[in-house]
Amino acid sequence: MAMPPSRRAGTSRAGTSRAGTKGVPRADREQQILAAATEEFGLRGYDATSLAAVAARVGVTKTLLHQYFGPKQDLYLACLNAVGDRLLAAIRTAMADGGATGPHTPLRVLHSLFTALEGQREAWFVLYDTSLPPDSEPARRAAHYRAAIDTLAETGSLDVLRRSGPAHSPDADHLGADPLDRDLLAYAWRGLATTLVRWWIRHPDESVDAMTRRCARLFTTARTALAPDPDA
Amino acid sequence: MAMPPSRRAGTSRAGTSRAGTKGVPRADREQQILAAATEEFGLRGYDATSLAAVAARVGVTKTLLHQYFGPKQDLYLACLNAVGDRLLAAIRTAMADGGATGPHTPLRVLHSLFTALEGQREAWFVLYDTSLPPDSEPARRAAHYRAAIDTLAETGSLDVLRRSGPAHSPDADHLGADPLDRDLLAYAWRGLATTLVRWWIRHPDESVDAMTRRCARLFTTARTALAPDPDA
DNA sequence: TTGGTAAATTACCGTAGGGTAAGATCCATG
DNA sequence: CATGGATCTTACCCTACGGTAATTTACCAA
Repeated sequence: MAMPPSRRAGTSRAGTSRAGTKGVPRADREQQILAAATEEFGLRGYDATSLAAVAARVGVTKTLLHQYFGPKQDLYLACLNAVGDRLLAAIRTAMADGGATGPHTPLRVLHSLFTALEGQREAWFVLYDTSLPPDSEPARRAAHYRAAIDTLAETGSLDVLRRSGPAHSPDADHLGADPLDRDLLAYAWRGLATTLVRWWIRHPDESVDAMTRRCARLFTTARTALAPDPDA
Repeated sequence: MAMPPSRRAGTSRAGTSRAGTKGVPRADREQQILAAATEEFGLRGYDATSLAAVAARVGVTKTLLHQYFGPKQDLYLACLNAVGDRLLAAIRTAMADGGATGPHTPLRVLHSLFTALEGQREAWFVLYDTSLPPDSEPARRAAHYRAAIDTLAETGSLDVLRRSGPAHSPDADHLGADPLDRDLLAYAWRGLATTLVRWWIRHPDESVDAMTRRCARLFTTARTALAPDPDA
C-alpha cells in the first residue's frame, strides 16, 4: 500500500492543465475525487460514507480531500451541484426537444437520463439522500434539485395527459381533477424513473439503448396489465 | 427533563404483564422502543440513526436500549424482523385472498400494505436501508425480506399479465418473453409501491381508504397516459 | 544551488456515538 | 426491615471519523 508518490503525471493530461509539476494535476484529481465521492454518496448515503473510504478509492489521503474541497458537507455539495445540474440539463433538453420528433416524451426523458447517468449510475441517488443533516445547506440544496425535477415531472405528466386524455371516458372522476391526484401522478412518474435507475444499477451490462428499449417494452406491457377492473 | 421515575404504570397494561413493580413494564417499553427505533431507522437510515435519538424519543436512556435489545445491530434486527414479518404476511394474505373477490390484485395488495403500515408508514423503508454495514447480518436479513417480497411481486406480475395479456397484440415482442423483462416488471411494480408509500408519508392526513382510491384513479390515468407511440 | 510552488503525506486533535459496569430507585413479600 | 427482583440512570471507556497543522517530495526556473 501507500506506494511512493509515482513520478508519471497520470493518464489524463487534460488540455487546460498548466503542465505538471509533479503528481496528478489538481484539476484531474478533483475530478477523480468527485467521481469517487459521488459513487460512495450515491451508494451508501451521506452519513454512512466515510471520507477515508473515498480517499482510499482514489488512492490518496483523507487530508487531500479536505485541502481540495473543504469539510465533508462541501464535498457533498460539490457532488450534488455537479450531478444536479447535469441531470436537470439532460431532462430539460429532452423535454424541450421538439414535442413531436422521435418517441414520445417519457421515453425521450428516460433515454436522456440514462445517457447522463452512464458511467456513474448511482449519481441519481445523491439527490435523494435521506441521511443528510436536517436544516443543513446540503439538505436544502438537495431539496431544491428535487423540487426542480418534480416541476418538470409535473408539466410532463400534464403534457402526456393532455395529449392522450380527451379521447377517453367522459366521467371527470379521474384525469387530475384533484390537484393531489396530479401531484401523485408526477411523483409516481419520478419514482418510476428512480426505480428504473436502481434496476439498471443492478444490471451493469445493460447499455443505455438496450435499457431504453426495455423500458419501452415495459410501458407497453404495463398498459395491458393495467386493464380496468374485470369484475365489480 | 429526566422527570423523576413516574409512578403510574403507563397506559397500556398489557395482558401478559406480570403486574408492575415500578415504572413501565418491560413488554410495554420494548414496544415503545421498537416503534421509535423503527421510525428513526426508516426515516434517516441505519447509520444516521443515533441510539441517543431513539432513546430521547421514548424518554429513556441509551443504556436501556442496550439492556433490552443489545447492540445497535440487534435493535435494528428486531425492528426489521417485526416489520418484515408483518408486511410479508399482509401481502401474502392479500394475494392469496380469493383471486376473484373485490378489486383486482394490485389494488388489494396496496390496500393491505397501507393497512399494515398505518400508524408507522416509514417502516417500509427499514427494508430498503442502503447504509447497512455490508456483509453484516442485518444486510443479509434485509435482503432476505426484499427477496421474499420480490418473489411475491413476480408471481403477482405474471398473474396480472396472464389475465389481461392474451387478448392483445400477437407479436411476442413484449409480454415478458425475456426473463429480464419480467424481472424489470416485478421490480418496477415493487418500486411503485415504494413510491406510493413515500408519497403517503408526505401526506399524513390521507386515510388508508382514501389513499387506495387515489391509487385506483392513478392506475386508470396511467393506462390512458401510456397510450402507444402516436408517431413513428 | 537555491528558491518557489504544486502535490501529497504524517502526525495529531476533538468529539460524537456505540457499548459496559456499577449503582440507584421502587415495589413486593416473608 | 431486610431480601429480592424489576426498572432505569449515572458515570465511564473506546473507537471511528471529521478536521487541522506541519512537513515532505518533486519539479521547474533563475
